[in-house]
Amino acid sequence: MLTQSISTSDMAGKISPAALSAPDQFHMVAGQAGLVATEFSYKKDEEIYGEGEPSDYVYQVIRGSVRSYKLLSDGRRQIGAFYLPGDVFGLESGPAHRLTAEAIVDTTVRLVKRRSLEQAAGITVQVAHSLWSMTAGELRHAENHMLLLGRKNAMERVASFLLEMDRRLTVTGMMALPMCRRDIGDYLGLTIETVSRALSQLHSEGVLGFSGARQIVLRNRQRLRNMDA
Amino acid sequence: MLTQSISTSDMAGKISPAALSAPDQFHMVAGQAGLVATEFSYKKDEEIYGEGEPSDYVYQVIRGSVRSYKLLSDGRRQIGAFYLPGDVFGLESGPAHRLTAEAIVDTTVRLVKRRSLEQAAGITVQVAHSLWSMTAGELRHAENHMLLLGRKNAMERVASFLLEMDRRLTVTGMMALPMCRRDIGDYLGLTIETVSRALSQLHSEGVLGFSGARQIVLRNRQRLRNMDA
DNA sequence: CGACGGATTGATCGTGCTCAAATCATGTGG
DNA sequence: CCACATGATTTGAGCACGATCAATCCGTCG
Repeated sequence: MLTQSISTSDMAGKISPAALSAPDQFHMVAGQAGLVATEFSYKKDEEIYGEGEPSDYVYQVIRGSVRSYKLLSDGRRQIGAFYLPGDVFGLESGPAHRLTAEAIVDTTVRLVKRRSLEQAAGITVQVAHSLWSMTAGELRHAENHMLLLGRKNAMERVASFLLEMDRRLTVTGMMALPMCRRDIGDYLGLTIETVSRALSQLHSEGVLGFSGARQIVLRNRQRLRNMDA
Repeated sequence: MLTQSISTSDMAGKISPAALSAPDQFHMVAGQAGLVATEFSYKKDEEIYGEGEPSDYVYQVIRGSVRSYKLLSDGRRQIGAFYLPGDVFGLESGPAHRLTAEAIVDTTVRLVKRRSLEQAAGITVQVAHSLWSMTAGELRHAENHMLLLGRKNAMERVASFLLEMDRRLTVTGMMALPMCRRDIGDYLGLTIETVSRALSQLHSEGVLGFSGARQIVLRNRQRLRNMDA
């Protein structure tokens, strides 16, 4: 891995529009500390890092999307999070990654050495607090997702998913999902068939519209919120 | 709340045996910074803090046990974690608690003001790193639990639970569970009946022994590990 | 000893999974 | 531009696992 196109840029380099909408945590930590970031690109389905591998880098999605997951020995997969443009991922407090990360589509990331971030954290209080905040943000997401996986039914899970993606990636009133039905199922603890049936039902009820399986327009967000328990 | 017996002690005070077995994170952060800790006691089922309330304190279990959970509007509950003697809980990076915490049995905790910890973090790098590590530890647990909730079947979940509790609270070869079947079910995303049936089956297979419903001896840990996918 | 809440066990039900087939979308080469 | 191939998605039919509803049993504490 890490064999694709390589370019180096400082943190003054432009970032994608989507990244600007969220608080730019990467700039906050790396830019502030005057660190140099490198860009890498990964092909669709390429592994960025594997579970158990040393966590030497911290990443930010520039273009594309990333899935982060754990596997059981027989291949059952649980996706813990999707990372979209602007999102930071791969930040660990310990020495190794605890999930595997893969590009969902052709993806470009910015990355900095983790050690240099921690070094900066030893100097600047704000950087230390940023590292903590980012991990706390992931924990918050995981806590909400445990509630979804443990206690919501199929339709509630799909409604939650649609609202989450709507919030994170709707631009022109349209949601362009980067991930396939299997990824959605493995994120929601469902099968692809159950995800598909739920989406079909929402379509037939007029709650959403399709332009191809992965281009979705939400036509009734309030209905979805009501469905989301 | 916070109306029970109150006593003040500095961090040199003795801590419970169970706390000593784990790295004593509370001492690491608070003791190091020379902070004063207070003790409080809660009765069985009493709330320690509620979801959404200001996160002004950080807690450590001294005696007893705590459950931390989220609710859906119709009352469905997902327990995110159990905290046992020695465990730290209630640490937030943001201003509010994101889950509710309740005493499972009569419980005594040690607590320090969160602000004083953050103040210490601004002075000592090690304290800042400890706060981050503790949050990262909770995230690790949540990631493993998402895999359990999303992809494991009932028997695998119960086997995972027993191994976790065995690791965390078996002392004399015996596990004294503080929580009822409903708590276990709400932790594992199952009903009490399903939990009970799984335990009964393990009992009939000789994998475990009972001395009352909550006193369990594991007789074949390897079998449990094999069942845990 | 009695009462109560907690736990177990049984019977039936239903949601979501599995297996299977059809349809659709996307990309490739002629 | 069209025909085709391929993978992704949808739809259908039947099934199984865990939920639900109900009754009994048990342990604990007055």
